[in-house]
Amino acid sequence: MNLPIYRYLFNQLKDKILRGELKPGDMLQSENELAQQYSTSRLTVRKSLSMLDNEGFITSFPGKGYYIIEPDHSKYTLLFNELNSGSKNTLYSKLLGVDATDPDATICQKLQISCDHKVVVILRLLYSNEGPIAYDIKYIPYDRGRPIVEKAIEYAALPDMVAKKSSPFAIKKELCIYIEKSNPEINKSLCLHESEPLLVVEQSLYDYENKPIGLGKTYYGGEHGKIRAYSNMRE
Amino acid sequence: MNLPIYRYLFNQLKDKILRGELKPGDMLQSENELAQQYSTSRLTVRKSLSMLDNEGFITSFPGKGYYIIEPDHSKYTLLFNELNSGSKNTLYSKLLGVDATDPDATICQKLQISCDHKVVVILRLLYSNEGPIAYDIKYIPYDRGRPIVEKAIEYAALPDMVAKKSSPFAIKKELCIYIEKSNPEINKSLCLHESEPLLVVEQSLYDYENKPIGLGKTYYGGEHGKIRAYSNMRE
DNA sequence: CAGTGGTCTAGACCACAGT
DNA sequence: CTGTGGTCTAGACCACTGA
Repeated sequence: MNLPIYRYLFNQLKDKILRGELKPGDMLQSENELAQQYSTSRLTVRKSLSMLDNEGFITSFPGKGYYIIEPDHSKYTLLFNELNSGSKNTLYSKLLGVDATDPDATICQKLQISCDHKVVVILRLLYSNEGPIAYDIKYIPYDRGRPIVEKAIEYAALPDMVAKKSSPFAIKKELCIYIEKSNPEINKSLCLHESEPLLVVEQSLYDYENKPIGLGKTYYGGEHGKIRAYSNMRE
Repeated sequence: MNLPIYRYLFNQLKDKILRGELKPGDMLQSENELAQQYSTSRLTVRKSLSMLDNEGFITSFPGKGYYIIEPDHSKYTLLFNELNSGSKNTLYSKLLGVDATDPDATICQKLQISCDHKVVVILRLLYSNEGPIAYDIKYIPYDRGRPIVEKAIEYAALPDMVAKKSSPFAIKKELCIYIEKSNPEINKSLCLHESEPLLVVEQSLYDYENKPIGLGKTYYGGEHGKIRAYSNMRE
């Protein structure tokens, strides 16, 4: 075993928590006790404990000690990329059109711009080998001097389109998932009956000052609209 | 300022990354350089860098150095709790019924049990001051000796119903969000037209051995079915 | 008061990259 | 070879909690 001591201690404690030997609310041994028990230094023990802290198992209170946390069961991780839907099938993207247009009121409001501000609209159809999967619309405020039509717009996800200025880390993102009851034009593009409801994933991007810099809507029809999320403290 | 050194250095570096002064792929100064530059010890510098690592800004390679990461724009955090939908309104829960029944084939498959295995079914209606919001069904395999009908089943979320054995940390959770085209019985409960499509959030729970221990379906109608997720590296 | 966690120092040895 | 990050020790002082 070349397992470092801090790693070993971390595993030991995590195991006790996952097996239920240590329950939410319980207090751990003190740093000094653990250091003695595992014949190591206090700093090594602290490393293990800080890892457990980072992974959401414990908290510490100065002067008191370390305590097992009550886990938050409402938190999930959601992976979304309009061009890479769940990876069940390779997705292809077909550019239907790019336009600089006057946006309607809804879009203006969501992008927090006035109605005479031009907006670049990008329409794409996403499909797999078996046929169309989704219909995708992007709205990006048009700013003079900042060319929007980047290289390979056909194959870029929204964050990569707008993350040019400043840092790609500074972007704030939001998703909203909801139903839109049939949209004749989109349903036709997706080869669906007109009455078919669509699952919409609406993606909003904000820059460092919380100014909207992009809005994307991806419409999934039929059996393709399955959004998945997961949560697992064991890995 | 009582800001600890490691905190100060962390802020400095994070700022440089968020402002775009340090871009993905760039290499940071070495630990020793930073320690000299900020007149501190190598360990203090390491603390700052490990925090940046934990938050997904940098990685390190032994013998090489620290590098700014290419951020993953597909990762979101989704908060879901059937009893606490977005917190726009206080939710109330009304128990419609609890039954131990023979499950149908779909449920058997999802719970990985044989069709003669009894399943506890819990039906609830979730509503706000303004009316019904969602229809909620839980399926929990019935095991002799493990009483399912816990205290306050009316007001418990699925993870809290099944997280009795072992540890609440050991549970693995999955969500699947999709459309179900009208379900007359449910639509009636929610005071909707029969043709109205429903947004379904299906929650699957697994125990330590990845055995299914609970299945929940929450049906949202009309404007209530808006699932939100977010991602923000700035906080 | 003694014990706890929070911060920090000044060393040490190792495996690893690149020259 | 030198410099890098990875691990670890043996101290230190502080602010905090509870008896």
